[in-house]
Amino acid sequence: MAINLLAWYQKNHRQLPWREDLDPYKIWVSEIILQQTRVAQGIEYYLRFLEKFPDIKTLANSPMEAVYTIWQGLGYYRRAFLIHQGAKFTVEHYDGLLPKSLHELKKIPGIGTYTAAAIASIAFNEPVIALDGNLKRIAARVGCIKEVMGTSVFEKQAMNELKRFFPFNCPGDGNQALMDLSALICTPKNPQCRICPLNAICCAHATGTQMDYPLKATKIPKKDRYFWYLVHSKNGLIAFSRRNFNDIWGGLWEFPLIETSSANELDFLMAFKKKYPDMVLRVSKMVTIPKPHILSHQRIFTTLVHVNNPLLNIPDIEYFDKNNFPPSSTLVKKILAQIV
DNA sequence: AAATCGGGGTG
DNA sequence: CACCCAGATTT
Repeated sequence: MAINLLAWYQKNHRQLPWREDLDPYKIWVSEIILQQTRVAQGIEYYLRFLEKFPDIKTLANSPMEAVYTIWQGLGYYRRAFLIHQGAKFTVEHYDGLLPKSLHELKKIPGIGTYTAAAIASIAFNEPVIALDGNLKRIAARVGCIKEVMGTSVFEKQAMNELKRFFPFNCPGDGNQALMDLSALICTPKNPQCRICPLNAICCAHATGTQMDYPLKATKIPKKDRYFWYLVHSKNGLIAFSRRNFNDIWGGLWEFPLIETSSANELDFLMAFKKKYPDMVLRVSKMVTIPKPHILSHQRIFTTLVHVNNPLLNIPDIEYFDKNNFPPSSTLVKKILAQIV
């Protein structure tokens, strides 16, 4: 069955800033930014990132703080840490030039199976399929795959389905064609099967079961967390501390934090006394934010504990001027906009 | 294999 | 409101 996938792509492809040339570094940056991120949201970050870090060596030689500053608000902040590590790794091991082989690309921090395949196919014309969420949805529908998406068996079956018609002579365009097709035609809801270039070979279209695929895993319920931010400002300076890297907003800055498992104020006082036994807290007022901050798998309930005394006894604390705040989460930025 | 990591657009 | 997005890493 002849498929006019590339013809469809040539006529209908999206014009995107990382498609203007085939610089492997630019492809790399775009792929990291777009991980689990919508194209529309990523474009501005991509442009600002390349303006600040125009090449690998500039990125490698920049302080980590500068990368986090650009990454603010984008989410999944480990990506910022890892692309910086990846740039330093590339300078050290590959003289600042991305390697061309799939195997070598996957050694670079932050580059996994998908991203390595995307860079190799788009920038180096290597005949490999870059299996992202877009391609998984197409494969699941074309092949009526009965496995749950996310399992290794599903991925193997998805690759087998795509191999049947993937244009290995044009792998870069082939992958991007499938991504655009999935984003524009084979959408999660209301897929436009009537104008899809793959409809002649699609099992789901033939059986009218488009919305049954892909099969999804049962979702994890949201966890509730309770943050008590100690807000102290003096002489136009505000107290901050850096979050651990093994939790949400890792590496970003926030107000000194006490976390509890309930909204009970007594729990906060006990947790504070346990964490800082020798410190007296002079609270001027407590303000509970009415709505929780919503993340994919968590709800963050926040209370601002305005404090009169300096927080000098808390370790790893720094005071920042309100005209020079450190990189911080969307939640902290909203709070800052309220209190400054 | 399962859990974890954000934020925002969409129907 | 649920769902999902050019996934990788850790456990």
